[in-house]
Amino acid sequence: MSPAARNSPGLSSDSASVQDYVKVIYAFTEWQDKPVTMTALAARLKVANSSVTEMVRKLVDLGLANHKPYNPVELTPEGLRLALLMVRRHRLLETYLVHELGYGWDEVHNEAELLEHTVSDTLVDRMSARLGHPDRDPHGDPIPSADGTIELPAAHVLSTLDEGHQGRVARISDANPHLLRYLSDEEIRLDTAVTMLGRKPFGGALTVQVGSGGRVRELDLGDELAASVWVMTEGRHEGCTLEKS
Amino acid sequence: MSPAARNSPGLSSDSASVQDYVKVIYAFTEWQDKPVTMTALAARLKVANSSVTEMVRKLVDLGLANHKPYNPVELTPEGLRLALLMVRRHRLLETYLVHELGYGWDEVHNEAELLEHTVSDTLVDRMSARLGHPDRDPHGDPIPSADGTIELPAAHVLSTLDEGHQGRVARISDANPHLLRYLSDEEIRLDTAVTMLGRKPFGGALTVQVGSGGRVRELDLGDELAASVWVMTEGRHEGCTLEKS
DNA sequence: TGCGGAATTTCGGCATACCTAAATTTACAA
DNA sequence: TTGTAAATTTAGGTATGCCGAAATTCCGCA
Ligand SMILES: [Mn+2]
Ligand SMILES: [Mn+2]
Ligand SMILES: [Mn+2]
Ligand SMILES: [Mn+2]
Repeated sequence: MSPAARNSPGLSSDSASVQDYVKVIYAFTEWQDKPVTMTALAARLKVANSSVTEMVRKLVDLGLANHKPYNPVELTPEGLRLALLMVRRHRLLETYLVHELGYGWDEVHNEAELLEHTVSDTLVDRMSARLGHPDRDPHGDPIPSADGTIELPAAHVLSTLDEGHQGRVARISDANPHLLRYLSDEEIRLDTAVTMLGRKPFGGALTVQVGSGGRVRELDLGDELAASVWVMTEGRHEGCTLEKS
Repeated sequence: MSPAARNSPGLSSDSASVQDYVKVIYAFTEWQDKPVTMTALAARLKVANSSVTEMVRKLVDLGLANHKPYNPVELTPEGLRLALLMVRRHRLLETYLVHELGYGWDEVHNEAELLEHTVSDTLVDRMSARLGHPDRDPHGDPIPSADGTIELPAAHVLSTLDEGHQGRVARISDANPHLLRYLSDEEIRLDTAVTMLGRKPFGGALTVQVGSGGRVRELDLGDELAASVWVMTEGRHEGCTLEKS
């Protein structure tokens, strides 16, 4: 079966590869703001640098990206629109698998990575409806709405939390399943309260207090862990809204 | 993401095309027993004859099919195993979409045709469990078990039903969505009782009585329709079992 | 100011899965 | 038996996406 015109314009017409490239380019700047280099894309996509060069040229031809030779890549409004649609699919799929089919939050990423290219808009919408139109996925990543709007929570990396201050877990990078499993085991999940106690001397681990009410624990966090967890401090709720095109 | 080894041996290693060819070869002989010709495959797959020749050679190389030049194709036990796994995926997906996500039985085929190549064994098994391990899909087609066993109901094409005899709808070909929608509108679905009244003279339409208890109707069926509906006469329940390898 | 290493692009190739047009083989009918 | 039309295969090509190796470009530092 050929990818027919059963979806949003400029969605089913794009190959799975194009979809993944665009999505990765977007994801690169969702929580940071560094320039997106060819090498970085190659590493993330597990592909040779030369392959990225070629595909980026294609993205430019398709009007999805802007690129001047030897410079970083940027999405066009058109590319951003496609990226947000793909991100929506990916995150809704993850959420659906966790809430409706009993997956663990460390098990859903690969499944969603493939399914996102195959599900129809109809299916995505039905899953969203079934879930009550959730606004974040199991890892706390915001789910773009069907019209291509996304609202980023005003969360910060845990390691930047000031000593003595408290926050709630708002997001956890889903890059490392082992890390996710560890956090589950430690009963740290979205919205878990965390208080920064301080850093052990000489570049040591961060120490945090986990939980708020009854059972409170202290926990040392390694560097990767501290860099993978985002927290939201109470009160603040601004966030920032990205619109399509 | 490359098709990794997250599935049954010899499943994720096969391309979507290989999976579709094998599945179509199987489907061809599920309800009939004619030799599977190149031309028939080409027509069903909407592909040039020469493409089929090439791909069949590949299937032979992969040990999935037997083929002597200018002769019909047959699946090897290995090929049958793969085909039944694909059929299981396809039919469970259709069933899931209908029962859990509100799809109509005329809307699920294309969606399943794509998803079947992308879902993991784990996902299929969870869907099956969620559905209570159903043994037939929305069109009455039997769902192979996870170990590759399928039980074909002893159904016959409606047009072969003897005059005056009654049966229940056991299967409807899902080839034509319009036909499925028409049957829904006429409130004919699986297990609906049907009694053969006879054929209008001079090659005319079949006339059947639909329903059994209270509201009974007469209905004329065109040729395509009569050939697309299978019925099971009461009492008989033998069926036949196909095993893997 | 120019050098050298890193990043990027270019080049030639490979695998998959298609296609059209041109053989080739087969089967059946005269 | 032989011709011929249909079915099938072969040959030559295209489009995607990927690769490694070889150029090229860039940038910071001596
Ligand atoms: Mn993907
Ligand atoms: Mn996620
Ligand atoms: Mn398919
Ligand atoms: Mn079906």
